[in-house]
Amino acid sequence: MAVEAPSKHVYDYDDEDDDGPVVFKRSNTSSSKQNQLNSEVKKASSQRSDGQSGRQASSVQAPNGQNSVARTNKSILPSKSPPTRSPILSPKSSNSSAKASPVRSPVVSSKASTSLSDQSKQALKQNKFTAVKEEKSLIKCTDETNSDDDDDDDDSKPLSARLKGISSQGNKGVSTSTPAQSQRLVPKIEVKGSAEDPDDDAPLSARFSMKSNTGTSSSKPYGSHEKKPLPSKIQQNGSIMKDKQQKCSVLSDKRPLDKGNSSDQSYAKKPKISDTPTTMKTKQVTVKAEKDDEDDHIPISQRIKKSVSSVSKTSSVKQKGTKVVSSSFKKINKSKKDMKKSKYSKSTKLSPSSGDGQKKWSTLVHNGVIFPPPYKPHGVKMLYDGQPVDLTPEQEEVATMFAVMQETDYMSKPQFKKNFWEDWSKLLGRNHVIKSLDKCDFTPIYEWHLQEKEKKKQMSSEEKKALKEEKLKQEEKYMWAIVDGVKEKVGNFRVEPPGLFRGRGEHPKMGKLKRRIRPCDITINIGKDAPIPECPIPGERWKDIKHDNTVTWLAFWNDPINPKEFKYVFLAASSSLKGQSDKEKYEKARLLKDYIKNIRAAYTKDFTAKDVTKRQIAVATYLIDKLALRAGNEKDDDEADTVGCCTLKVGNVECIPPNKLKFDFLGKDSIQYVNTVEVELPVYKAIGQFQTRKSKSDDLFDELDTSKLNAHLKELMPGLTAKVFRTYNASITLDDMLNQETKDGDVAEKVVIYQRANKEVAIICNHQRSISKSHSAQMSRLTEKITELKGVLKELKTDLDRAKKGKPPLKDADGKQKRNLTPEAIEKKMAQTNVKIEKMERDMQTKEDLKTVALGTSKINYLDPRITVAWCKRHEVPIEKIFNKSLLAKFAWAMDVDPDFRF
DNA sequence: GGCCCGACTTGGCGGTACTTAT
DNA sequence: ATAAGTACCGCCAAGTCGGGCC
Repeated sequence: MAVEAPSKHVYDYDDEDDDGPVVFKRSNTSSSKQNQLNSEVKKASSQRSDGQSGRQASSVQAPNGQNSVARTNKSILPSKSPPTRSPILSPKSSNSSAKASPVRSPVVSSKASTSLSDQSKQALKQNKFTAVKEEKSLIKCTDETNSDDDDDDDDSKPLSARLKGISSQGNKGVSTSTPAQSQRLVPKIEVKGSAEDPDDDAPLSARFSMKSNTGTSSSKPYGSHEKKPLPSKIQQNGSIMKDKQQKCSVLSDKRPLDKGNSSDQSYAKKPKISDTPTTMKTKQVTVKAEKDDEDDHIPISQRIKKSVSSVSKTSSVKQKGTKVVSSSFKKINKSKKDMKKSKYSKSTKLSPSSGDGQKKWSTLVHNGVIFPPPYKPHGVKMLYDGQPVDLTPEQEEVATMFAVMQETDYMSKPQFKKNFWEDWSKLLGRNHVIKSLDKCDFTPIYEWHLQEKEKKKQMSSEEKKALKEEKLKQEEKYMWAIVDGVKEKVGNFRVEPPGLFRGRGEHPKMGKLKRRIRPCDITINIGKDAPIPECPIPGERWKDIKHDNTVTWLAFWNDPINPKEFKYVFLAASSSLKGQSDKEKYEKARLLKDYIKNIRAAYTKDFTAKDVTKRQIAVATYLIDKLALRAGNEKDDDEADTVGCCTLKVGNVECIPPNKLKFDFLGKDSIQYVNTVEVELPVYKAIGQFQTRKSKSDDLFDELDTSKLNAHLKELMPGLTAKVFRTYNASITLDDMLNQETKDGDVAEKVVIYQRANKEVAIICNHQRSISKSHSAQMSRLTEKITELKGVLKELKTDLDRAKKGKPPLKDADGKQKRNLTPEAIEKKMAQTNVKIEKMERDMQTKEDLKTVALGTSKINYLDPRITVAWCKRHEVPIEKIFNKSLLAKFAWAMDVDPDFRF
């Protein structure tokens, strides 16, 4: 289709940011369109600026103090960066500048435009400030607003908010639990309808009450809050307890479930009642965003607490006119598609925008991929039955892959060894001396490996540097692509080297040989007019060359472990193509904010629907919304046995009277999810019903799968899918917590607030990490130090008492005479020591709290960076305290956000 | 409607570069 | 200067979701 809709926006890359020699300015094609998801969201121009001004020099120096964060101070950007300071860094200026449209901060402009090396520039490039303002038109949905406002606003609150006390009370029943953990979300929704609601068949719209907020933006917050007696809220929400310890320990015991084979269950999936879906569809349409325009723009959380938060400035946000929003979803492509499908009338609107069809780029130039070096045989002989064995280089290569893993726990996994043996023995051939893995002794090879490692470690820094440069030189040409005239970084241009497949969890294929990929395995995708990359391995050639501009990959090959899957080479996260889609993702999540209340009301009502499918959809949606569960696609038998919402087994959920549910299952990456939550009675009852007459290994939601679920969601909001809830709940929680909890204080304190919010989100999303090996050692070392300091304190106290009486201090442990200090000096010392102790204790607590929580994942994938950037601007926190270099690059598109931006 | 293919996002981990503490 | 500790980053596995086909 038309590539661009008339309204396109252009990114203005003007200037400087080039990363490189290449020049360029690009207008970005796909971006604009206005799409309106059904609501017409319009974005006016969005733009990103990519500027490069430095984000660097942060003007603020943080007082350090805080642990980790503080240290980041270093952030001073890469040295090379120009002295400019980014707007963000200097918040003050930024504020103003940001708003003003095209103004860019002076500093920035001053930047030298070009001389940085490409790389460095690239790195820096991000923030140029173009202030673009985007405006979004209000979402308008037609809605018939109902006045019933019954459902409290709580609905719109972030989960965290709903949980009641955010941080604190945890149930610490568990040894380690951190407060936050304890409070996992509890959903609260009031169930209004009785179970049998006659209304079932009525159009949703009619059924839900949409809150009418007509016009009352302000009132909402207040009122809503009030509606429920606090205590009740608490109860509802607060109940979740997550067994943290379990989590940790857990890893070990992975899934208890008996794995029933899904096969048996297949029968379970009965054809569903056809009418149901249909009906729903139609009905759904009506669920529209709750509109109250004005209010809607205000972040819910804000509305709620407006009065409360000190941050009040936010209130200004209200300015509807200024809404910052950004660009619309450019994703038009997708949306368009969606729209087509959807029966909404609205969809029609979209279509026009679809202008750019699927096209992702117009010109694409790159150099292909780089291959790992060929195998260099080391000649070290392994032993078989005690005797050295000769191996061909190919056999030795694979033997070495195995030998290297001697000390890992894969060695204790029979499946791993079995798979390895199957593949390796094939290489050895039938007549090889080596007949069994049991008699193999790989120690000599392992030792050789350790030596090599040691050698490498011992290299001087010059040598290391030289090596690094050499590598860089070789790779340089592969690192960049030129997309529509703009130089962009390529993500994974290195072809994966051969190795033994390491799956996560109990993967049936672990240990299999992942063979070497050669050029003839690789398909290249490149612009029609671009030169075809030269094949780096002499005498070989690419498998195929494509010129498909509807996709973003530069190359792909079939996964050697699972030939029906592919490995792609994409642009890096910092590329504008990725940035654009990232932004669209967050815009979609923000759109959900306008619909969430009705969606919640809808599923709440359906908890008691007569139709089983409908009830299952309702309950599943509830779990996805409240617990941030993943959709849960079906998996093959040759994959690890993990589940998501739709694939939960009966045995994964335990009903604990009167109304608690205990979840225990292995999710993505075989990470255990254990959580006990209090739910509304209808949910509790529904789950019980879904479990009856089934075995533990049967599907809990036997009528459901992700496509049905998503098809349903799509009717509630264009483009809505299960994963949008995760993004939405993560971001709204961050936005809410930041705005609620940020108090005056120094940068370090604010950073702590941020981390706390970040941690909350990580817990919601169940982002775990394994406890570091040195964790306990570190803790005991800290304890020891604290004890020592306390001893010092005690001694000082003695000295102080003596000093006050004019006596000299006692001798120290070594029997030496200490210096004679004045009481004031001693007191000062004591105070310092106390501060030190307190800090250490805090550090210890933080360390303990975070030992199983991974903060990075949510930052990278779930938290709208504009929330963070805007908060940093508002609170004068240098963005570098929160985002590292990669994130700054990845979120270049968010850097010019208005300080008043709220999710 | 189910299945499979295809494209793209999400996610934990391990190595390493960089900091901080001793 | 060295050890200890942390932050990053790359790797690549494992999800999600849409579309086309039958």
